[in-house]
Amino acid sequence: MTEKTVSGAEWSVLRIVWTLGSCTTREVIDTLQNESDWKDSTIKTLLKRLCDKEFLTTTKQGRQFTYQAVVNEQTAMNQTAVTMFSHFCAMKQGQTLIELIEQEKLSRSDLQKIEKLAHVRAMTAPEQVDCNCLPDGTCD
Amino acid sequence: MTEKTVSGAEWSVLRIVWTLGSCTTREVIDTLQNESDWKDSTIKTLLKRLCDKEFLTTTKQGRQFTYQAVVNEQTAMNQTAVTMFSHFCAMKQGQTLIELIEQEKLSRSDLQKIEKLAHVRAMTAPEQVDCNCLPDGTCD
DNA sequence: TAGTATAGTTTACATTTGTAAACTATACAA
DNA sequence: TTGTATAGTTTACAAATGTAAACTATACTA
Repeated sequence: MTEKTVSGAEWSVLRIVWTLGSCTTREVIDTLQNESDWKDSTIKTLLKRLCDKEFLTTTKQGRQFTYQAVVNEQTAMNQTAVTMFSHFCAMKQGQTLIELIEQEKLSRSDLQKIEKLAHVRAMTAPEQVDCNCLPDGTCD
Repeated sequence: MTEKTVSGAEWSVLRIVWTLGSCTTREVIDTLQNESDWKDSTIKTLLKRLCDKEFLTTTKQGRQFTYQAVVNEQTAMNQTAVTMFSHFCAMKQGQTLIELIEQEKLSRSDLQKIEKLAHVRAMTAPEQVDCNCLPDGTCD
């Protein structure tokens, strides 16, 4: 039951499928070649691997495939992000979030949600979060 | 000038070095074996690779190495996070941040900083952020 | 119907990563 | 001085990843 992961190149392909919705190999290739110089074969390989890993399913019409994403894009993004954070020192995660909020382009409504959420969570938040980098102890 | 990357296993080793500060191979091995079942050789290999990639430098005393991290932990975390976000649909990044703020254990003071920052940024934020998944267009 | 342009499949191959055994050199103990 | 426990180096090897050529099957054209 090894958790399948999406590689970097595969992620690019998935984004196209998520965005186009149900689409053919040809559509994926044409769209991707607009922003990369991957050969047709390369993209076909990536699509195949995503099917093998069950991130995509297909429907056939004649000899052609139509792909559908199995996972929802937002869900995949969130999971990827949470997983990445799980490899970070707990004590320093807040600062990384701050950096992201500073760096990323965000809509007013998302920022307002964030503001509200942070406000609410702050009311029951611990004074500090300990470093979990060592079995025992604290860093810094 | 290919950007060197830190693999998952290497990240675990780096965390130890960041936390212990200047430390010997033996200290890294003992610490890591407390939480994993990697063999000595495995850890030595990872340390070597991190030196090759110049994420660590060494000082020698006698035949022994002492390692120092070249990059700052917080900086590395932030960069990793920003890079990851750059592979995400711009329109949906806000929601991922919200998810992280919901999921992660955060200190009151970090949450307060986030609240304040979001408030300030909201004042000049765009009404919406467009999807950048396709060369041209919008998803959803 | 024969030919050709495609869609999909197979094979390929270098690099990175996870994982570690085997080997070499040396500091220190007896 | 010699042996032994370690520190470090070399070699190994499978799986994952990036990248793609070569091949096969088939739908449609002429």
